[in-house]
Amino acid sequence: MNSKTDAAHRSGCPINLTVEVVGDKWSLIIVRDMMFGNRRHFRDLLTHSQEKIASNILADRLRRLVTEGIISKTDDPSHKQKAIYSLTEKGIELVPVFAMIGAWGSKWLPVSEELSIRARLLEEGGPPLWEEFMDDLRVAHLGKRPRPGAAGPGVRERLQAAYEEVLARNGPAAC
Amino acid sequence: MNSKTDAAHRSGCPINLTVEVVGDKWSLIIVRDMMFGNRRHFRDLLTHSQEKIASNILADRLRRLVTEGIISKTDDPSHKQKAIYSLTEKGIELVPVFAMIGAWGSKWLPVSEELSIRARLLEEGGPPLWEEFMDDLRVAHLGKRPRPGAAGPGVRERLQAAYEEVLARNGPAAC
DNA sequence: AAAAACCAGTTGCAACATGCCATCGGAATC
DNA sequence: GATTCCGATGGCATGTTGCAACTGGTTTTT
Repeated sequence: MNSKTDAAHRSGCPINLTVEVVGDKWSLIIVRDMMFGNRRHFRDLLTHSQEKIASNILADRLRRLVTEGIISKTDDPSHKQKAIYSLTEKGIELVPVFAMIGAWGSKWLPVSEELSIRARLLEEGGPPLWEEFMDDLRVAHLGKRPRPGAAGPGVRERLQAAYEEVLARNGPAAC
Repeated sequence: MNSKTDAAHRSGCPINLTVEVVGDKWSLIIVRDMMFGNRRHFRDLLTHSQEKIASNILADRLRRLVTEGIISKTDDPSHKQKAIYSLTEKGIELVPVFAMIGAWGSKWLPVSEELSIRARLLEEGGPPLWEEFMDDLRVAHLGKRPRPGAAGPGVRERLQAAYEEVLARNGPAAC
């Protein structure tokens, strides 16, 4: 029927389609940095990531993620050259996927303690914490107004604080 | 410190390590077919998949998944040439990841109804259903004995039945 | 005002991965 | 004894990734 759109896909299976969209070595890393690291600019993503992505790959993936509707790109009013990348609702709703991937990775792969603390907290917090985190992201990325009950540091800040605490405990040289 | 093992990894982040292991276009598809489609042999995986994987890629990915400890390979006693591939506990515990990926894909991507019914049921069932499914898989793949309370069709059979029901409703020609 | 640093990418090129098709030697089946 | 089935493997074209250098333009520093 809709052969024109279908032709691009191997199958209509949800797993397969998801893999087609984010099943490469970099897309999820970029979304992770935007989500948990609050990186919103090209340079931010390029230089402040643990994994040292190349600039052409980053440019290509950002373009693709925009095309897929997982992130959006707008001009930075304070700086004519800067572009701001934001998560869309579609991107924000990847939080539970990240939570599960992080939990599995922490359990089965040789993760470093500093970097797994976030995954552990996110797993322990469960769906309520994910919802709170997604609400925070909607405020930061979609311009939604904060929920009335929201006060104090957001989920991202709390995860970040926990990370830095582990770092400080294990010796400052680790960073 | 452990530079020899670290050298192979871009970082110790759980998300990154997971992406390094299953972040390609085929690995999760193969695990999905073993998990939800009960495919245990090379030919089974090669010919009965929607996505038409090439035999050399399948051979390569099976080898890698065995190396990663996500599946295991044993001889088929009934057929000297056949190999049986089984999920390990590490592989079985990807169920929640699949559930979340399936849920996200069903919500945001152009899935076909037949193929998304499984994802929907798995999402609606929540963690209790995932646990039941993982127990079924432990019986089928690890040789564990069934739980005392387990009777009737397993989770996979129920998902499969739901899939076939949708197929029958939408016209048999769809397959 | 000139120089330096910063911005989001782009280009060229080599290496690697993927995909398709044909084929293999051994084993089971007819 | 021929055919089919088995888990792969090899050749080859194409696509993707990774690195380093570079671009045109903007902002900051001197």
